[in-house]
Amino acid sequence: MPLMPSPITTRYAPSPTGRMHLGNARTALFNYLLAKAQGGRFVLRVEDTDLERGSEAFLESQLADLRWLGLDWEAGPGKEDERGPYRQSARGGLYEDHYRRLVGTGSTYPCYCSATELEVSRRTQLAAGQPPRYAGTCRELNAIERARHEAAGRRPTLRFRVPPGRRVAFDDLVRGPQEVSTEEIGDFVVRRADGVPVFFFCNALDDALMGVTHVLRGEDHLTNTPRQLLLLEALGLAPPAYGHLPMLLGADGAPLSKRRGSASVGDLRAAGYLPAAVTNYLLRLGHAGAPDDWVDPAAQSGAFRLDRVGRAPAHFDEVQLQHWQREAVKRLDPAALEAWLAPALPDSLGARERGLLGATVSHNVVFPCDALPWVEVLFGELPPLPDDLAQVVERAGPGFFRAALAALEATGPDLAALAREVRQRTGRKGAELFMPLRIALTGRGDGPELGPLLGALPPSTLRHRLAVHAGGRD
RNA sequence: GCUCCCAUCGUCUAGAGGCCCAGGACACAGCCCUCUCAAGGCUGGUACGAGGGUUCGAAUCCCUCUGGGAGCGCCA
Repeated sequence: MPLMPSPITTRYAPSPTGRMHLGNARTALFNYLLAKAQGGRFVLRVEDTDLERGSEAFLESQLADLRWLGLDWEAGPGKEDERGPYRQSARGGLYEDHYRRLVGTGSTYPCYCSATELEVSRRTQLAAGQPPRYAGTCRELNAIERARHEAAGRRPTLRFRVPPGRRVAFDDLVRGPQEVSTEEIGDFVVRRADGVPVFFFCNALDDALMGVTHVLRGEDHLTNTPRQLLLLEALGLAPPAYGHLPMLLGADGAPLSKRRGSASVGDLRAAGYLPAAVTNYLLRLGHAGAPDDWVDPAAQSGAFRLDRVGRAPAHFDEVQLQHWQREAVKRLDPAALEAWLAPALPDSLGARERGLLGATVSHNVVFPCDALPWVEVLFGELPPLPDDLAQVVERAGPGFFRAALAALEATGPDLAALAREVRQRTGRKGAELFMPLRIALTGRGDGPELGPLLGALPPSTLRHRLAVHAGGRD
């Protein structure tokens, strides 16, 4: 009998210190898909211990981005369960308990070095060609020395005592076996002097406490991993499996930063990109498991293959994103299309008009604002024709438009019937027949198919626009 | 500075020694289809960063270089 696959738990752990950019979004997506692919859970944990830099507004915007992308969490903010709370700012008691355990096992020691002292030490090491690591000044302080520092009013940080002469090994989910010597790791701070826990500590501890089994995160965390493994080991907790995703670079090859507007999820949304377009694009950035064609969001977890995640950094390419955007727009149903278009349309536009507009331009727009010119074409006034188009109309001549008017009376706004009728009356066909009609009716030489346009234009407008060119002699 | 990671068309990538004078997708160009644009179909150009090895044979293995990235924080 096959074993029941053990349900996995993945997480995304945003820090509300800025807006979500595409790199974050991909990390969230991959974690989400990994969980879904195996019938597991995806949880969200807010890493908001850094009170100074974080803000509630950033948190809200990130949660909104996640929901917009369709990455809903089984547990997290707004969905608390027995593993919570899911905001680190509410987990102080848990952290205190575990600090006590660390102190109790002698895994840590108070460090009284000041920021300036540490900075000087770092510079000295750098100048000597050494990697800057904590020198161990406070590692073996005795009670008297500690008391002296305390008496001087120094508040200590808590440092983790990295065991010397060991190798820390782990199997990276995307990079394979990794191994480092503890000699390469300096004793690191686990609690700041003001009592605030640091990232290494809460991040690793919370993953263990929340039952997270798999963590996909940016490659920038790769060298953190041995520290976190050591920490969890000292705490007697089982670590998750870690996988490190290559970084996402901008088109210029520089890392994506929060200052790059184009890389922010919120900006993409504001520009009119659809979430399914973004996830289809992201699904292929540094991941070769997806097929070449569109993958519906519901099917994306099935297309995600952990063993097809690459190790080389990938570049953000807006042209490629736009390709998926076109694919996404094509697949919008009428109601979704209308909702998507709405923000770009004038408030005065009625519900009926919005429906007609959507049905007409759906294959000709990439962003909602692309529909705006067609509002005027369909329901407004036409500007004077540019010369080249005016010539086409003139060549057709007033007689053509008189025939078209008559045909319209006879057939109504049905393109096939109308075209047949006009052909009979004028002998014209093909572009000779359709282009003058298109230009007279829309004022442009390009655009959606004529059939839907005929149906969308009010009958009085149809007659009027043909009549404008029907005067005069042939 | 030190440590680690990465390296195939412009971009995303396939490729785990002969199946590759390198395949696909996007973009680009041309043609077809067509009332236009788009879509669709077909065709085309463009890549193994450089240099050394190993091998009968290397995009694939090894070394050096170059280029890029990450880490070395009382940031996350």
